Amino acid sequence: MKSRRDELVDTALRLFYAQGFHATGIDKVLAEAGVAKMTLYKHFRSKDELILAALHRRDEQFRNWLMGEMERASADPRERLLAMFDALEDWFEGRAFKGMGFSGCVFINAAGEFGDADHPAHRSCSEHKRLIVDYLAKVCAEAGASDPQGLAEQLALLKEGAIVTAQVRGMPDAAQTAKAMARGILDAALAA
Amino acid sequence: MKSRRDELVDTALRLFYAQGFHATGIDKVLAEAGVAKMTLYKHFRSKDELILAALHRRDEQFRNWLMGEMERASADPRERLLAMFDALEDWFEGRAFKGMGFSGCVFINAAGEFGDADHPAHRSCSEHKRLIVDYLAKVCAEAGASDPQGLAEQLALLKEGAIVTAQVRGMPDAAQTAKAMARGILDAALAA
DNA sequence: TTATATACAGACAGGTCTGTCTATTATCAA
DNA sequence: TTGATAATAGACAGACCTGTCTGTATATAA
Repeated sequence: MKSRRDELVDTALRLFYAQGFHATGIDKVLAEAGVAKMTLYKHFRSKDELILAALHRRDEQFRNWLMGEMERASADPRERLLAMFDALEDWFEGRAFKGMGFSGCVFINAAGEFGDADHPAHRSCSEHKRLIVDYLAKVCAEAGASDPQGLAEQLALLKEGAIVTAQVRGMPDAAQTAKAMARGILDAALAA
Repeated sequence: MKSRRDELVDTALRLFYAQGFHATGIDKVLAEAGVAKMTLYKHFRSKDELILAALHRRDEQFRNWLMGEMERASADPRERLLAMFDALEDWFEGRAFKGMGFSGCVFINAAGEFGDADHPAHRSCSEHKRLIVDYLAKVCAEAGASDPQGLAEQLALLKEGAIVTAQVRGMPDAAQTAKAMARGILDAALAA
C-alpha cells in the first residue's frame, strides 16, 4: 500500500512531467493526490525538495525500465544495446509508463527550467544521464568494445537526439533513425 | 537604431533563454529593457505573444548564424556539413552569441515548458527544427547524397544529441563526439 | 482507556503574476 | 504653434503562488 509520501511524489512527478515545474502549483499536486497541505510540508521542507524527490523517483523508475527492457530483449550485449532504441520507440509511442504519456525527457525539461548548472535539480539531471552512460559502458565492455566509455557516449548521444526529435517535432520514428545509426557505429567499433 | 519593440523582444529572448519562460516575469523584462508596461501591451496582446515573438527572433538569429558559419567554413558541401559541429562547439563554449551564454536550445527548453504539441510555442519550436533539417537536406543534395532527406534527419539528430549532452551534462566536447559520428555517416552515404 | 502520531480541512499572510487604467511627458510633423 | 503619436511612471485589480497556522479527526499501540 502506498504511503502518503509516495502518493505525493508520484502525483508531483506526473504533473511536473506533463506541465512543467514552474507551471505546476503545489495546490494542484495536493488536489490530485488527495493530500492535505500540512502533510506535504511535514514530508518536505519546500516545493524544491518535492521536485528533487520527484526527479529521484523518475531516475529509479526510468533506469529500471530501460535496463529491464534491454536485458529482456537479448542476452547478447550488442543486441541489448540496439534494443535500447526499440524501448525508446515504445516510450515515444506512449506504451512504456502507464498514466504518463510521452512529453520528452523530464531531466532535459528540468535542465531547461533550472538552467543554472549548480542548481540541485540541474545536478540531479546531470547525474541521471551519467548513470545511464555508465550502464551503457558496462554493456559495451561486455560486447568487447576497445573503448567502452567512448562508445557509450556515442550511443547516449544518439538516445538524446532521438528523444528531442520525438518530442519537439512529434516524430516517434526518430528511435529507428537512431537505431540505424547505432548499428553502423557498433559494426565499426566491434569489428575486432 | 533599435525600436522599443526590438528592445523588448531582445531582452525577453535573453531572459527567457537564461531563466525559462514561466520563471521570467513581465516586470523583469520591462525593467531590463527600460520600457514601460503600457508600451509592451501596445505592441503585444499578452505575454504569450511576446514569447512567440522572442522565439521567432531566435529562429532567424540562430539559423542565420548557423548557415553563415557553415558557408564561411568551406565551399564543399561535405565540409560544410561537418563544419556545423565546429559551429556548435563555439556555441557550447559561449563564443557564438554575445550577451547570451549557452543554456541549451531555447526551442528544446520551450517545448519542455509548453508540453502540449498544439501550443503555439511548441509548434514554433517544431517549425524551427524543420527549417534546419530542410537546409541540411539542401546541402546533402549538393553533396550528392542519394537520400538527402534521410541523411539530413540523421545529422539533425546528432545535432540535437550534442546540444542536450552539452547542456545537461556540461560537456561542450559533445560537439566533437557528434562530428566524429557524422564523419562516419557521411563516408558511408557519400561513398558513391 | 489513554497517549501518541498522523492526517485532515481550511483560513491566512505575504508575495508575485498578468493585464488595465490614468495622468503626464516627450517627439515630431504640419 | 498646434495637434497627433508614442512613451513614460505608477497605481491598481484580481488571480495565483508558497508556506504557516489552527483546530479537528482518525488510527494505532501501550
